[in-house]
Amino acid sequence: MKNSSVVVVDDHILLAQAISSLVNSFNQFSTKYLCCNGQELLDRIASEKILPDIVLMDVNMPILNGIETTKQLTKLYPSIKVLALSVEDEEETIIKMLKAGAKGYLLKDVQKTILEKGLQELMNCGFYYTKDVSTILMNSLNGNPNKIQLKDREIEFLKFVCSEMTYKQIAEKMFLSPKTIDGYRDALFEKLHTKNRIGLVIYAIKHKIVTIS
Amino acid sequence: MKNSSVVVVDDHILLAQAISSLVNSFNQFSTKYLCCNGQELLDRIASEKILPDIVLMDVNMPILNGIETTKQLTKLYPSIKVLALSVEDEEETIIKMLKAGAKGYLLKDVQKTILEKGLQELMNCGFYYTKDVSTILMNSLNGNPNKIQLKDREIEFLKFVCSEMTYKQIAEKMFLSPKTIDGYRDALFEKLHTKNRIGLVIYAIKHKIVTIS
DNA sequence: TTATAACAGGGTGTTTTTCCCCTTTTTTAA
DNA sequence: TTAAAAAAGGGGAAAAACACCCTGTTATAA
Repeated sequence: MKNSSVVVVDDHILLAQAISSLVNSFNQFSTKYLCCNGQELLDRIASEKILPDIVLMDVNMPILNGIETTKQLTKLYPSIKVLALSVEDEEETIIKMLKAGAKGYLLKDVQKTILEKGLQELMNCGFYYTKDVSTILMNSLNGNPNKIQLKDREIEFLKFVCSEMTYKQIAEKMFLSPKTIDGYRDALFEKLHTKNRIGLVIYAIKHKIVTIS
Repeated sequence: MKNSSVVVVDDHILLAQAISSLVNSFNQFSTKYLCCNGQELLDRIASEKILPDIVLMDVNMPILNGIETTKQLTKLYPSIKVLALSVEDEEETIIKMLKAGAKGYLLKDVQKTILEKGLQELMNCGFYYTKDVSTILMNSLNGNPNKIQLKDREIEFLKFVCSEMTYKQIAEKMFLSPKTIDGYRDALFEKLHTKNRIGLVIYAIKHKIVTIS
């Protein structure tokens, strides 16, 4: 039985080491090395001659997050199988991650046997989805077929909305008339089913369009 | 050399198992069992006859969080040494945790050797603080001696501020005149160095007075 | 080529928020 | 017990936010 190599990427070193220890306890797998963020991973992979079989990737990371990293990684090295590992169970994040090329998505509150199974399936079938994640994806497909789609300019506007600027100041920043800003706001009120700025702020934070602190 | 027993408490099972695996790899320590939240820990400890030496406690947990759990645990079983383990580096959280009776506070982005050292020191000296955490505590003592202190009623108000209610509606909910609400708001504007409702919302979220999603 | 959708902006009026200065009542501490 | 704070409330005005309805330009896709 051959040993498959795993690379763990997580900004919290202790967790990366802990997960690595767990992976090493599975007899088919062993950790090659650890990385603290996406950039470090890309650099490291570029400098090594032998590619790992699997990358166990955290989603929320500074510098270069899991989604961006996965996008670049799967484009450059399609043979590497990325298994996302996150505490986030929001469908949007999961979808983004899978779209980026991840071959599976594991929530951090599964049993270690699931992780082992996931790694094995990844080597055998090339992908692995838990029932959990599949359910979330199903709900997202059936539940809300007309998903809210924000335009680039609206997202940019939404970021300013979450600051202490008045709409007039936002208009200046965006090189638009205050009246146009009025329009953006009203359009978002409708799309996001709210009726005041607070609602926009809450939405933006909930959907990670802006990040607090 | 005797073996010290450790209990790991973390709502993310996989992480609990991973950390447990790490702890077991240290030759002086071994994991007794794992718990998914504070309540489970208290129940389990009450039902077992032999107490663990150390509890490795996550801070953010559902059902019963690390702070509350530690409070109860140290009151009931002063001999158990609690080592907090968290991603949060906010001084307020750290202080709360130490006040609750934790004997140490480790950030999840330390090296595993630090965890091992922490566990050892905990057994030898009864406490362990990293330079990291000490620095944060020092800064909090020197840096801001006049810490912002919100009153209960202000906190209650702040929660409503983070909703889509108008101040008039908030006044009704709080059984106060809109004019009094005016006063609450203005007081907070001064305390929190802001000049509009958005600023209050941002503050409330940043300081976990309200939780989004 | 012609809808039609996205984008930018205007007018007008109402409501809400913000600001400042003031009074009364209740609590707290010296 | 008395002075001082804190809590509750008020008036009025200016600024900001919200609502509704409307006019042009670009694209661009049927």
